[in-house]
Amino acid sequence: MKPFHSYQNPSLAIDLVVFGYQQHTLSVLLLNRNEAPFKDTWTLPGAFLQMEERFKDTCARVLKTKLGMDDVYLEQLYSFDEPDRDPRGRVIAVAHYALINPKNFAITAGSMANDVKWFNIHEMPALGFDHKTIFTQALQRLRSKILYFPVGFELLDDLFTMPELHELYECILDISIDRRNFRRKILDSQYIINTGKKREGLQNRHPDLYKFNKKLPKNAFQLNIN
Amino acid sequence: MKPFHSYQNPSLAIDLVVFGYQQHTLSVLLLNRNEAPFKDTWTLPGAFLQMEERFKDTCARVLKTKLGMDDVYLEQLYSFDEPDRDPRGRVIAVAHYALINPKNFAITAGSMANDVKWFNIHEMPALGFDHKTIFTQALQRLRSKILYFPVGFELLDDLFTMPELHELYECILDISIDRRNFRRKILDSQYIINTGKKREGLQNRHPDLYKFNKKLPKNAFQLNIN
DNA sequence: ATAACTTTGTGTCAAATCAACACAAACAAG
DNA sequence: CTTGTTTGTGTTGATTTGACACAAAGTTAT
Repeated sequence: MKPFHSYQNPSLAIDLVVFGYQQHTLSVLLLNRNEAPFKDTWTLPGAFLQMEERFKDTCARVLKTKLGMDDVYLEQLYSFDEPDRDPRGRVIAVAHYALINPKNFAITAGSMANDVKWFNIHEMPALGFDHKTIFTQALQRLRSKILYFPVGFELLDDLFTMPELHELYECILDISIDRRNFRRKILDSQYIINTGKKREGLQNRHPDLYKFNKKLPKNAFQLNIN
Repeated sequence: MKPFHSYQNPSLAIDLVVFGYQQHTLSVLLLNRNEAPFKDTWTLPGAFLQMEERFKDTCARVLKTKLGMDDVYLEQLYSFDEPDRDPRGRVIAVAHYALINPKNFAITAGSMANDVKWFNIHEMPALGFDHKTIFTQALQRLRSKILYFPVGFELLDDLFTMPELHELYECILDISIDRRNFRRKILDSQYIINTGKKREGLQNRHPDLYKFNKKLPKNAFQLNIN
């Protein structure tokens, strides 16, 4: 397919904010550019949209070829249109954010070139283009979405414990939440199911293992923050 | 500015879901196309993005030239990328929605060609392209946004009464809300200010006139629906 | 006038929810 | 088997909510 009319179109790119959670830290994946513009500067991964691609295809292509990731939670964030956001010319960016589970995190963390790196969201370097804005907006979106939709599970293993989920929420929202009230809210929402199993390990009391409830109950979930 | 790389880009358009409120009805503005594709079919207003334009510029251009409207509340909705959403070729649409106040509503309702028409959201005709999807998503967004952000005021005059605001909410959300509990919620939120004036008219008791509080209080506003 | 009716503003109260906390059970280490 | 830590469960007072009653301010009819 070709564009059917004659005047010039802006270029179309997608940019990706890839979130991962490990070591009690929420992190974002950045690339260090090896060419101008913004050579030797950290930026969000991205690519130009190919003519036959849908946004998710482009995202998947970036995640697969540049980062070696498969099967990732993806959501469209916002489209950015500042005329000078790219010094090379007019580029519209349709930003998405991705949530990856620890399995993918481990893969990338191991086999990673030194121009690809996870950054703690509290220790971000300066970013090229308008990627700081995009990152900030993605974080905001994640924070507000997690309050009413069970999107956090995408960042955990299939089986997880209540303390793990609790800490994930505290980490993403950057606040402390009462452990017991949190538990009650989550359980009432029926978003998770107790598998009966326990996590064995080096800890003290072995916590129950839960899994995400795939048939979403309509029990509204609203986590209130003070 | 020109696109700096060589491969073909999809065309970029914006589509607009223009909401208006009058006669106790939430309506959307539609255009009847006079050329193929979708000739003689109702569609959302829209235009192709010009090289120097930002999204809001294109929106303003459509609102001004096609509809004669100025100074409208605008928000980006979502970007639509189905490869065959336009039979002429690949077109990415960055959809926005607009909320217009009764002043603009009156202007357009008067001087309107017969290929431009307001439709009650409950009596929508079949729409061309993927505009049904876009409209549905815009309505959803408006409905969820109004629950926690004072966006409804954009659809009313500068001065409005509590019953008017109440009915607007009932109309947008398509539910009935207890008049007195609604009042309490709104007043607690401090989103509106009592001007001391009263609405004179044909009614019974003259209701107080309120205005929108421009310096938004951080008093969280959360209207709960049952 | 004044009585009857409509609409708007204000207040009440039981039920549900929430925030803060106590306590017991399960496990490890000494 | 005692001490310390973590996890699961329950309690309680305060706040918020949902469902109302009632009074005040108008209009219309008699």
